[in-house]
Amino acid sequence: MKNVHLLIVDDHPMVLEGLASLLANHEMIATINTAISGKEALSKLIQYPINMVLLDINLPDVNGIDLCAKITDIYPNIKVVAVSSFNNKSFFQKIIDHGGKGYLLKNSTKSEIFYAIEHIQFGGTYFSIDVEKAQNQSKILLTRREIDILENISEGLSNQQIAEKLFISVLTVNTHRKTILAKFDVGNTVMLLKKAKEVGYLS
Amino acid sequence: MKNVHLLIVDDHPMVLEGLASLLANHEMIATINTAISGKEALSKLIQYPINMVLLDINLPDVNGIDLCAKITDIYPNIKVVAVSSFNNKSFFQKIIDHGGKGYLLKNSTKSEIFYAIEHIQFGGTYFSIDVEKAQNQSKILLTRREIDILENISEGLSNQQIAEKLFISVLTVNTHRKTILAKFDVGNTVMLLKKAKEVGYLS
DNA sequence: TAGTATATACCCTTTTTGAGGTATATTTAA
DNA sequence: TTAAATATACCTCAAAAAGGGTATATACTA
Repeated sequence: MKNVHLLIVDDHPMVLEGLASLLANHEMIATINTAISGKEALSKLIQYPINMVLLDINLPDVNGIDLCAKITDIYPNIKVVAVSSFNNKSFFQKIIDHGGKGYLLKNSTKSEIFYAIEHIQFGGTYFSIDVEKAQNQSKILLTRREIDILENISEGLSNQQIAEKLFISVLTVNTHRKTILAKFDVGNTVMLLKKAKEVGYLS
Repeated sequence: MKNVHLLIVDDHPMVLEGLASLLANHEMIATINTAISGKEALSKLIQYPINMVLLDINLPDVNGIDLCAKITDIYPNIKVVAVSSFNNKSFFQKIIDHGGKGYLLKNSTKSEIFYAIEHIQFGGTYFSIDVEKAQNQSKILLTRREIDILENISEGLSNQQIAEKLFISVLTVNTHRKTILAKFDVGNTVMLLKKAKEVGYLS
């Protein structure tokens, strides 16, 4: 039965229109709407009776995690499925924490997407994880605080600035930084960020 | 007339199948083949009489620029159109230098893609550039050598390593580095790389 | 509750970056 | 063929990052 009223949110028209075209003939999908920004997505949700959202969490205008939380908060019956190019470990967990019903990588196949939509529509969840990368991830385990520090480093903040932001000593930030470098087995910040992205800690 | 025999190369099935679905009904497209790697692309070119290639230049297995050069070298009649998520200034020039007939960004619209394919099939070229970003680019002009240094910094090399690689003094590398930081108006390497990516000097 | 993991903070030292200059061949372009 | 731009190299100094420890309170967990 055609009972999925879908909203696809992605800032790349190529992906957006591609996905729409791909899903248009699916037997469970009744209507498809699209949005290229968080703002437009929220406006479409008001206009149309949508019950499932495919949400690219790397939008330019808003944070995808926050948008997911906002949608599931306002519309508890809408099933939000996160879509991302990145196999980001923290995203993955955060999406679950914020009410997301699924997580699809952009290298998911057509059949995987179909399966996810069907499964989620019937009340289930679907999280695609690149197994190989997941294994890589498990090799390097960072603590919560280390992830904090890493994310702030990747924002371009200095140890001093991170210390002020987190209300801790610069020495502590430096200790974490050194631990992180050691865990990733690298010798400078640029290499650290490269590896952290490869392994899924950053996008 | 249906005379375009298309090969779409992209490592994301979501984009690949989406694009294929999007282009399937185009009046000029006779056949569509797909490949998810450089290797598969070359093999498809042998098997099928392809005359146009939509090539994602950020493939995992091979360098997109090199693949473009290789294809136009072996099959001079095949029109290669580069597709990229990044508005990268140097990519842009390199694609032209290596025989590419066009450059589409992943945030191109359906109609832009259609126009590009039609125009290129009739012997023209099509290069989509985000105008706003192009303006940003023109604000920050780096010299050839500065781009060298910037790319090496982004690879994670220290000034010392760059100096050895380029057979120049560390002091010279440092001078360039400082000039680049000044041009981008930033105070550390992480911020430099972030801005350089925004503006299109790096991907 | 005992043991482990984590977050905190400090020590010392070296290396690397960043900020302020100057100077001079060598290219490039007018 | 000059003037301007570029690539080269140096100086000094400050700040930040990296490499090597140690130490302790707090939180988690077995």
